[in-house]
Amino acid sequence: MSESREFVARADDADALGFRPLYRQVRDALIRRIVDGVWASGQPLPSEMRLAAELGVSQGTVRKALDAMAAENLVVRRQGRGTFIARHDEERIMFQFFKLVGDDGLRSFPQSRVLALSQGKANAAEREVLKIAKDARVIRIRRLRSIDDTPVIVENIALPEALFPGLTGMEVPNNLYGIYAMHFGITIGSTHEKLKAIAMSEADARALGVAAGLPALQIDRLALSLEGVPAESRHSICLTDHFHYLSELR
Amino acid sequence: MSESREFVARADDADALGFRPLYRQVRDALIRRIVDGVWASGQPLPSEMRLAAELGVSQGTVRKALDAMAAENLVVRRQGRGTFIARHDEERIMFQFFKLVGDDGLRSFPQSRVLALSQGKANAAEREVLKIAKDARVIRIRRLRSIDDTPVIVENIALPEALFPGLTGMEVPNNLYGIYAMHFGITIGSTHEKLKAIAMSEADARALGVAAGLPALQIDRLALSLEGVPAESRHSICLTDHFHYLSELR
DNA sequence: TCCTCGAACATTTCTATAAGATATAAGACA
DNA sequence: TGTCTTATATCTTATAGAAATGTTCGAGGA
Repeated sequence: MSESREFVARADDADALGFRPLYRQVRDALIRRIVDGVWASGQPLPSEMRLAAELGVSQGTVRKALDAMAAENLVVRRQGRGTFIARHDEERIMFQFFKLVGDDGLRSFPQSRVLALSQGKANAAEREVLKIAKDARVIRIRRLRSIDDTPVIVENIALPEALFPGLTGMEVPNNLYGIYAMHFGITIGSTHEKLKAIAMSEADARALGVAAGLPALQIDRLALSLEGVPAESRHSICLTDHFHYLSELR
Repeated sequence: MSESREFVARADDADALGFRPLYRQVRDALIRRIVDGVWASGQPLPSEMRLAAELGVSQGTVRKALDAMAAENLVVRRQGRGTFIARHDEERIMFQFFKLVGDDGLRSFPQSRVLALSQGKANAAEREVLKIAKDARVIRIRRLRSIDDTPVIVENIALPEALFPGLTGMEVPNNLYGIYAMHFGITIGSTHEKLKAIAMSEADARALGVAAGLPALQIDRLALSLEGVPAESRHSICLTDHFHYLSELR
């Protein structure tokens, strides 16, 4: 315990502006390391003891920080094994962020086909929701998603170009959040979605192969990175004849 | 600390079948007391110290149990004040379970008008979702909900009659979950909802004063009591022209 | 006498730390 | 090959001090 105790010093600095407890500073420091890519996705963190010695705090404080991170689905803890960076693989995405479930209760992750991929200056709505500057540029993806070869969702995605340089040159995979984390160091930590029932437009109906004017579920999603920066805006039109959006509250 | 330590004994009993940590036993015991109505809604619990002495465990163990309950929105903790039973008042319901938000971002809790109130034998669908016996009876409520005197939701509610004896003789208030807790000792702890976009039926359209066939958001909610018993089934049809359903995930 | 303000105190939750218990995996050994 | 030991990880419980909040009580002025 004769280490530097960098956090206590920081706490004193922050004391004037607003005190933050030690375990929370530890949590923020660890999150920063994750963001910086110090540890790869799915790999184990150093043990509580090692982190405690390295940061100059007690094991219990590290433990409290890790518990908080586990509650945020950032890490996974297993007794006797270790603490692991949560992976953004398909299965996790499916349960955490993909809420469309078949009426039979089965979840199927849809396949995707890119309809259009472009980039340009952000329009007013995109600037507003992504909180980017007036002359900033965005990448736009329009794609069709199918379950069992039946088109179910057509979605328009807008990304700040500054955060995803070179994305347009890559092949767009089915699970976008995976490459956000892998290639661009952006881990999606939370989303909020606005749902509405609308009558389908001509263009969306044509893409989905159904008649215009039919009822559809419109989902406007904004995805935030771990640091709370808007990273993706997604506008989805979903057919809910054989699927529903599942929302569990407690 | 010379108390009875009833929990350790129980732990030993449960050891053969499946061990549960001490703080979790404390949590379950406290939840049982809440369910049994030992403490009224909104009132303070005994202090950590007092509970610890009473239950024969350390303060830290009580603390961990209370923390878990706070994470479940069961109690509210305030430093220097105490720990309080979470209240099922309008404000709390609005934020925890009512997810319909105006497009301007403002939340308005709707007023309600009962259209029909009846009781009878549960049909197959009601038995299925509420998990009640073949000859069990249900109470049915159909009501219209308005925001700023504009009809927005028409909903059909089904309740197991066994859980809510005498409800039909009472006046149905705007906030149902309040009287579930107050008069029948049933606290809603969690809900799960299935959302779909549908074309409105004749009857629902007439109730809402709009044209049949328009798109509407259909919400099928099942509400569970703290013990996980299905307590209410609610089928809502919502107009989402000026409102949206807000879903926040992390 | 009545009212206001403030300091001291009691009570409560929050934070930090430490030690023993439990779970897991890998290597030693018969 | 199978079992036991050992090392290492998280999990559980315990304890002490810090911070926040409410109350009591007395001094001082109108």
